[in-house]
Amino acid sequence: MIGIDLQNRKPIYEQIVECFETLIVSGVLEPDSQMPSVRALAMELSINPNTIQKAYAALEQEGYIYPVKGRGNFVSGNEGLKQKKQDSVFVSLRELVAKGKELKIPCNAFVERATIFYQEGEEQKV
Amino acid sequence: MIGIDLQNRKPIYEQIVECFETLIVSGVLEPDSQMPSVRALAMELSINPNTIQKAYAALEQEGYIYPVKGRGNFVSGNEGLKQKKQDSVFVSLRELVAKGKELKIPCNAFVERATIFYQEGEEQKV
DNA sequence: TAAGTGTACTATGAGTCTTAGTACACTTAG
DNA sequence: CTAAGTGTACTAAGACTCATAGTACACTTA
Repeated sequence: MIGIDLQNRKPIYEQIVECFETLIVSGVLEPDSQMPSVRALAMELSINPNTIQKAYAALEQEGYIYPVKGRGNFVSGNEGLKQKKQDSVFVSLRELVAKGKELKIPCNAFVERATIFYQEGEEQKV
Repeated sequence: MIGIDLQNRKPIYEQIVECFETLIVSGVLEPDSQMPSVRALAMELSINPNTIQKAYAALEQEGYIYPVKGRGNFVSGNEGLKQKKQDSVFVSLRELVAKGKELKIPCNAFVERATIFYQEGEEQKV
């Protein structure tokens, strides 16, 4: 369920955070369902428990999960987080469009590509 | 002409590289025009000459500039670089669209936002 | 000749990421 | 109650990157 890329420049703990953020916001992980334990996930991913702990601490700080002492971490149900996460995508889109504009990429090229990319994954279902 | 953000997580030398890449590919810096000297640019940006040198080495390695011993670095005219740089924008767009799709952002939301963002800078001209 | 240019090299400090190991309080199943 | 599993906190160390500092040398040009 969780995949990390050791080649990626992004720190491992950050990859884990973003991965869970998406899983939670998209509804794959339901509210109040239990997160993998720190030690178990560390074993599964073959990384240090401290790295998982760092990721979970960040997720808790941002409101994605909540801890229960002695029992574990659980998914927090918060509809506002979805909007927040979606907004961050649009912020990235704004920067990307500005960059493309500097490179003289025409507006319709963005529209066309975005549409194509969006439909890409669905062809495999056929 | 060159602005760097010390708060940014991206290394300074990398910011400089990307900045010049855009300036060169977009034609603001014309082929065979002289780049700022390593020492002069370091003074202007209040950073270490070694950092500029690192950026210039990367730009040379990627074919954006060429050095002339004792004279300086000059902009390299290469039309292929523009395509390469534009392609990198589309690669980023693909990743962003995939991320948005996971977050249940509808396809037309991307199209609408992209169009709006593209036109944003132009209103100031009125 | 002197000033300006690129280039190369070593050294160092700061910061981040990750791992390693330990410890303690809590909850739950037995 | 006990043992296992849970989160959490802490220190320590190694590896790596980034940026700075300082020096040196060959080249070109006014």
